[in-house]
Formats: sequence, structure tokens, C-alpha cells
Amino acid sequence: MQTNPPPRRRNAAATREAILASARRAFAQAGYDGAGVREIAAGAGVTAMLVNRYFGSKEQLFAEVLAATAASPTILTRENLKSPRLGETIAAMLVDITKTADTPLEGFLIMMNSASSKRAAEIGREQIEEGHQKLLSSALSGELAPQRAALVLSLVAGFQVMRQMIGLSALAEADPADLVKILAPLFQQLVDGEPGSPVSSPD
Amino acid sequence: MQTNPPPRRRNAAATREAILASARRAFAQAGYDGAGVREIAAGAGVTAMLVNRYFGSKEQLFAEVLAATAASPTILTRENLKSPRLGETIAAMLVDITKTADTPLEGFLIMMNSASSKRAAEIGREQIEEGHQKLLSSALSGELAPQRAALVLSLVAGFQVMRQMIGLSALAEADPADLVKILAPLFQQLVDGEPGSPVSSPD
DNA sequence: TGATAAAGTATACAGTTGCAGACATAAGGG
DNA sequence: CCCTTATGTCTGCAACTGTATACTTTATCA
Repeated sequence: MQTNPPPRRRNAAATREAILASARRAFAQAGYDGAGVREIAAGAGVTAMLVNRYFGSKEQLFAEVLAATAASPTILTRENLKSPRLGETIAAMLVDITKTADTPLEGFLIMMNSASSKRAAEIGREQIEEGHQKLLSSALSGELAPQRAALVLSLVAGFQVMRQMIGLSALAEADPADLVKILAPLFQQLVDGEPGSPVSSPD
Repeated sequence: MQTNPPPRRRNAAATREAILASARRAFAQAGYDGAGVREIAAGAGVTAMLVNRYFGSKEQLFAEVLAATAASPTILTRENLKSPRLGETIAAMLVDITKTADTPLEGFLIMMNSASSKRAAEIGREQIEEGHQKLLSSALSGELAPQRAALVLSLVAGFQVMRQMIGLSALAEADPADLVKILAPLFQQLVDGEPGSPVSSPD
């Protein structure tokens, strides 16, 4: 590890991390298009050119941010996947964690805010498919595991959007326990694949 | 009211409508920030200045688009709300309608794409709360009706985002019938409030 | 203590964006 | 018929974007 007790001398690694952190913040708040390179740089206390110098381009920076975010522990840890009450676990973490600032769910926020950008959506899709989607669907059993896994992610994303971004009062001001009570069976149903009482009658 | 059934070369009202329609298309596809005034104008066959001339500014145009979209029929018509199988109805319309261009869900797409813009999110929240949220939650019975209604909207939004914007292959390339099969019981459970087989054991 | 490469900055450029002012065109009334 | 006015366009501007080139500053090592 480098020695950097003083505010900040010249330290490439630390600067890189600072830019990465600033970028994550900015992307989470404004999305890919909304966050400017100069703004990101300012947040890290450097000039815009250093961003390109370290990451090549804004696009590559975005990819690295997503990759780093995906690498950090999320709701879907291997440990959690083994839980027999996975639905409740997901629901509880989703509802609870959402409130904190530096959250594993920041990646979802970034994605939601950046989804309008075609290129950013493409990058994010690969990250999600290689990360969460793959991990989760492989942990599920049943015929439509990929689809069910994708719907788990959809519900997580939608909840985040409505509660965090839109700020729907019914969610934002609700009792977390109530939300968990509603969400848990939903997730559980997706995870199990068989709700016990199918609605439509297949072939 | 003026009498001008034939498509006159110069027709203010028709031009205004054309701009509005083009704007709705553009906003649904690229979001508030992503859609340019020139692009919107071109879609209506006019120049950019006419947009500002008729609507004052891009922001006012956006507000009008949202207002008009909210006024148009959505999934949650009063007729649908009476269905005993509301869950399946919602799922079917969500999965099916998504593909079409001029969809009642266009409003949701606009919201999701524009949610990164603070002002746009604020406008959208009011629209949702005054429109869908209110309508749906009043049609539901049970203790946590507003929350359950909000979660219906969340799932709709998340599905839209993941399938349309992110383009998650598990959803985008899935058999629509399969998606409906999974989604229907989810929505039904939210609508009913009681899944029949509760997962967690409350007090 | 210098030399040298790394770390960071300044300037600039080509491309947008939303929007304003001056100009052109066509419709309708006297 | 011309003249007024609504309807629409052309040009341009100031601010912004991402990023390439050239420059300056600092750390490190002989």
C-alpha cells in the first residue's frame, strides 16, 4: 500500500480510485449522459483530462464503474442463494439497504438512470447478464429459470426506480416492514417457480 | 371552432398536434435529455423554432406531452380493474403491448427514460400519483392497498426497463406466453393482497 | 544534486444543445 | 387587387459536450 497520510500528494492509484468513486456518485445521480466528465473530474479534485488519461474515455470509465459495482457484494451473494427463504431475504435487504447512500444497489440506480443512453444500456446489459442474471438463474431450478431470474431483477429495479428516483410516496414513506411483508412472497414465488396455485392452465 | 377538414398546407392546430406526437415518440425513445428539439421538429416535419414558438420551451413541451399521455387510456382502465383475473390481464397487456409503437405504456417509457432528470421525475411523480396510483389503489381492498398498487406499478416499470431499455435477453427474447405465465400470478397476488399460501407467519 | 519519467494542467477544437432575432411565405379581409 | 397577419424558416449565438495536443509540475533515482 502507498503511503498517503497527507491530504493528497501525487499518487496515481489514489487518484484513480478518487475518479472512480466520483464517477460512481455522478452516474448514480445523473446517469451516463447526465454526468459530465468535467463534473466527475471536479468531484475527484482533478481536471477532466486525467479522466481520459486514466480510463481512455467516458465510455470505458462507465464500464469500469459498472464492473466495480457489480464486483462488490450485492443482495445476491452465494450465501443468500442457499437460503430456503430467499424471497424474504431479498425483500428485506432490498427494502432496508435502499436507504443507505453507499449501497450495493447503487449499480441498479446507475443502470436505471443510464438506461436511456443506448451505449450505456448495452454496457449495462452485458454486466447484468454476466453477473446477477447468470448467478441467479443458475441457482434457480425449473423450466423458466432465466426468465424468473430476470423478473427478480426487474422487480428490484422497478422498486428502486419508483421508491428512489420517482419517489412514489406510497413506497418512500411506507413502513419498511410492510413493504417486506408484501415483497417477500413475490420474490419467493419467483424463486420457487411454483406458487402452488397456477393461474393460467397451460397446454 | 375552425372548419378545416382537408390537410391545408398551413394549419396551426395540425402542426401543433404533429409536434406533440413527435415529441411523445422522441421522449419515449430517448428521454427528456436525450431527445433534441431539432429531432422532435424533424419528426413533425417542421423546424426547431416552431416547437419553441408553439410550446414556449422544451420543458413546457415535455409537461404537455406527459399531461396528454396521462389523459390517454392506460392498462389500468376502470373496465380492467373489475376483472376477477386482473393479474392476468395486466400481465398479458404488459407483455403484449410492449412491442407496439403507439402504446398506452408509452407514458411509462417516457418516465423511465426521463427519470434521471430531476424536474422530469417530479412532473412524472405527480402524474403517476394522481393517475395510476390513485386509481389502482382505490380499486384494491385490504390494508396496504397503496403500497400494493405502487408495487404493481414498480413491477410494470421494472419489466419495461429491463425488457425495453436494457434489453435483457432473458426477457426480450423470451416467449411472451411464458412471461405472462410467470407474471400473472405475481400481479394477481399483489391485487388480491392474500396469496393464499403466505410465506412468512405474521403476528 | 540534477536528470527523467510520471502525474497533472491548459488550451483548443469540432460537435452538440436550446433558443433568440430577423426574414420569408401564404392566407384572408378590405 | 393589395395589405395585414398568422405561419413557418434561416442564420446565428452562447453554452455545453468529449477529447486530442502541448505544456507544466512533481516525485523518484543515479
